[in-house]
Amino acid sequence: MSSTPETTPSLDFIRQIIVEDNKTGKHGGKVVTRFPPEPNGYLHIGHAKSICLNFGIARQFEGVCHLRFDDTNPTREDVEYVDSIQEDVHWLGFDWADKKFYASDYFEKLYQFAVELIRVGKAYVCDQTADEFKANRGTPTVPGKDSPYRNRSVDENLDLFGRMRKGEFADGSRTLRAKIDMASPNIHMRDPAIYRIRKAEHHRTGNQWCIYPMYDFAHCLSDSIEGITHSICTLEFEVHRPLYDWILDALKTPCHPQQIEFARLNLGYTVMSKRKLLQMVTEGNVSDWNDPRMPTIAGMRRRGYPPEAIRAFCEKVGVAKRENIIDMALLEYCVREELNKSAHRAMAVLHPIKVVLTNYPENQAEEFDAINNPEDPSAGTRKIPFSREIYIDQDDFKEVPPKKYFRLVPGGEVRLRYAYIIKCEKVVKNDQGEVVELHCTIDPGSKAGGPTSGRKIKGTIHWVSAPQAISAEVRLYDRMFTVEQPDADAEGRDFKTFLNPQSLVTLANCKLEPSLANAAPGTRFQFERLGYFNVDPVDSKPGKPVFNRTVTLRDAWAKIEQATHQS
RNA sequence: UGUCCGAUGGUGUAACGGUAGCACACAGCCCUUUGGAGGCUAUUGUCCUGGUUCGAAUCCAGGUCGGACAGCCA
Repeated sequence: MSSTPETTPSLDFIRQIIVEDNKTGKHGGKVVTRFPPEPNGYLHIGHAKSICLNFGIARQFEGVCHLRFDDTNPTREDVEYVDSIQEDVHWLGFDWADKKFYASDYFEKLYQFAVELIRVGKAYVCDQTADEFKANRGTPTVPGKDSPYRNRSVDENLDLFGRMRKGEFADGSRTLRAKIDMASPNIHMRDPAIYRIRKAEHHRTGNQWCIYPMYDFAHCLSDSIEGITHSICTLEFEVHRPLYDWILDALKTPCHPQQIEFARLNLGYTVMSKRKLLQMVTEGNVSDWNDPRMPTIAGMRRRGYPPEAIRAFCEKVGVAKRENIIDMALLEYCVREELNKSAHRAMAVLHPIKVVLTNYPENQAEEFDAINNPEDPSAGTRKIPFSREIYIDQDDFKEVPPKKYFRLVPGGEVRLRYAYIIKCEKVVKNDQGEVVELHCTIDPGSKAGGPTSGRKIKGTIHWVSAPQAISAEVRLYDRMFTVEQPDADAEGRDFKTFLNPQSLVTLANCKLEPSLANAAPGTRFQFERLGYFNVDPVDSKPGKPVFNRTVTLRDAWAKIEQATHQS
């Protein structure tokens, strides 16, 4: 097949490997990838990169991508996570068809592989305690010492391993170890444990097993069993690759997948470790895994990020082996770009101030046509009611305007979007001197099609008719988390994390145009000039929507920040 | 005095011995009864030192810096 250079984007290094493999027929021209999460937490934006990569490559090369739960540690895993992972992968727009697997499906096969490894003299049962194990492992610069149990006979190992399975030994009393080289410069090759005793209930196999395979043993063999061609994982597994290959070679498996590592995604000022995210949840810093401030897929979905935007983001960040910290602005750009195309516009007032149009008859009512989406004419129009009393945003009126302020000022004029030009005649204040109401007059001829509709007015603001307005709660979310640089604590490598105290501001009395009353949960809108919002799928009730600020419009940051901090 | 991996503007990513390009961010300008969208312009980069070559981001050597690895986690 020939491809035109103009339409062929440059391939990342993984795709280049696959193109090369296809050329040489290394895997028979097939491409089988897998996304292998451990079900011990919710998926986050970092996983999204892996998902887009693995499913994307499969799609691009007309292969398949498996979903495999790497559930080999029963003490940390839960069906809640199994369910959420599937939901999130689907929501992102990928499908594994009937290729859903569990490492736990292979427990019997893996056991037989382990027996085989013992038979060929490449594994042994070790009676060392965890502490002894550790003490004899050495360090990166000091070689380890052989276990005294290293040269047990095959028969004895077989017997002991069988009894491990039967549950005759206590947790931690023995392990099965691969017999490699305690002096290897690569610590993972120093007779790594491949089975441990863990008398714990597994979320799928129950109490059927009391020994569980370690990652290094289970992963390569699961890949091999499934006929994976390219086992794509993150950089920290690079030093595991010799072990991955050793196990498959030792067992002479017919399928030997190729492990390829890439740099995981890091977002600036964002915590991405499952451990810390779990901590956020359990300590109540956030409402749950799907809190809109969380960098989880579920959190972003609830916040209003479209799956298309996340996919575009993963595409844009690229794939390489270099450590990276992506600017959050790129993610937000991708969200805006998608939402600009797809989100309907709506009028909303977050900090309402009442405006009485003194020359507009009390009992008069009108409707104006508003465009739903200028990007998409097929989205049509809707009717917006208009009356003598309306709300505008406090921010759209300034008693003492800064320079270049084109919105409403005392004695000044401004256009109400889709409606009339109004003039501010009087400012009503309370005892504290706060502006509580404005009295304005309309130019009756200035509505669309009117004789003075063409008048040049600098500012145009949005508004909501007071009698028909619906009141709603609007939540403004700031950047999700902040991360401190590592301090010199005991570990020397941990991060201190904390929630930005400004990360959530709730505005309880926002006035929205009536069409929003029945907006379906999850629907995304652009509140003109204020940014993109979505109807919270969790807390919204019929006729009583709650909106989350998904992301602000690009130029609106400073303004919104200011407004947020004032309130 | 360990093994492995990496190093291109502020951020991320291309260029596979032949003009250092793209995107985001930033700055400025234009347009708009605002679609806070769009358009235009500009600044900023090959870790260092040598070598090979007509020519090096690319190949070689040595250094520097950064990351991963010492769970019976994945």
